[in-house]
Amino acid sequence: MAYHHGDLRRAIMDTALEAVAEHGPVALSLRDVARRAEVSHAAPTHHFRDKTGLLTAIATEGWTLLGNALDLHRGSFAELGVAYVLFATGHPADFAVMRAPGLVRGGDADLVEAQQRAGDMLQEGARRHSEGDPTTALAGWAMVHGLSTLLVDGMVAPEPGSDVESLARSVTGRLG
Amino acid sequence: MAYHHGDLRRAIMDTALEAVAEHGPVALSLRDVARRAEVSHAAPTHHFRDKTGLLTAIATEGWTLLGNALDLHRGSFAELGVAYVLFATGHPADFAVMRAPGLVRGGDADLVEAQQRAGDMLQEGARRHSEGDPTTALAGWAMVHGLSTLLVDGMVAPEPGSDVESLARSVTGRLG
DNA sequence: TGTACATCAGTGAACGCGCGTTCACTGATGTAC
DNA sequence: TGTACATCAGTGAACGCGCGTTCACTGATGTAC
Repeated sequence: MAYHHGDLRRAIMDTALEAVAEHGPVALSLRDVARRAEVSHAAPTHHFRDKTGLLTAIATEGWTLLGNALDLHRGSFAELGVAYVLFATGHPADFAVMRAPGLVRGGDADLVEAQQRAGDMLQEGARRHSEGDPTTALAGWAMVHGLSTLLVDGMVAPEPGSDVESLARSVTGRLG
Repeated sequence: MAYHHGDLRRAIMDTALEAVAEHGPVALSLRDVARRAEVSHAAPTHHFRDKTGLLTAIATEGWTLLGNALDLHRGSFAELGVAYVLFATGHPADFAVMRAPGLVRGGDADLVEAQQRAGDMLQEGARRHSEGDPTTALAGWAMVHGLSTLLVDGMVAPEPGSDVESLARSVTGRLG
């Protein structure tokens, strides 16, 4: 085993995401991640300090990616909703860690900033769409969030021959 | 400690639900449940065989309760949705176990039956509301499910002075 | 009413395991001169 | 170009812990006669 891996930090985050996709964030084990990355079990500590540090880094990256995705679709709330659903289904493990309360260093500055950026975009889009009616905005958020979790949890799947994007588009089209 | 507890089975399920409410179903520990119930750590085995057995029993009870709640509101889809949201927020730990895949004896006959009953009611209500349009039915389900998870995860809360029921009612009213 | 006995419900010690974290270490790399 | 040295990145042994499960056991209950 080489002493200098190249980009172990990246490799550990990627294998952690694989593990999360399989067993969920609560069951994540540092030693398992190290095994998957083919590295000694103490190596991750060097990059993330501890388990919470690893999960915090993943959550921060997830919110940043979501922010980036939303940023490309600020024009219409329907498109914002589609982007939300596509992010969740495209990054189910990130999505799971982002929603895992208590596993993450809540006060972490980078995490808070990334969360805020994505949250602001969502709120702004919802407000513009609903012309200030908070119920309509909440209904829209609930719908895209609900569709995301149903898809991620495997309780709903697109028809064969169709895909997540067009499913999301037709569902958000059903909004008042 | 009395050798005959009275209704230890019930007590263990209740304390397990408390533990799930605090730390989620994946982190549930049999020994912790026994400690909370003030009983030796081997006692739960006697009633549930093993950890999976306990979670399966909880999930089965959850689906049964949801089925009962939906049964009272078969008339309108809006009311069905409200009942769904009220069940989720009223029984957040059950709701979490019911959505926890892999922690439960999937093939368990009682569990499958309870799931099917609740699922059929939901589908029937959605179909009647949407007059056969599957997209509208999915949009409705996604909305009530999404609102439920947002409330349960604490990402949304009713305005002070309002409550979950009227929030759910106004959101479901926003459906095409 | 009394007693023997089967069954039920819970105890507590023991097992082996995987975990997170700490620690002294060692090999690889890059920089100063 | 060569060499000394600081720093970086990963190793592997060790720790103490909580876990799920098993086991022989014991006390409580209910039933047959």
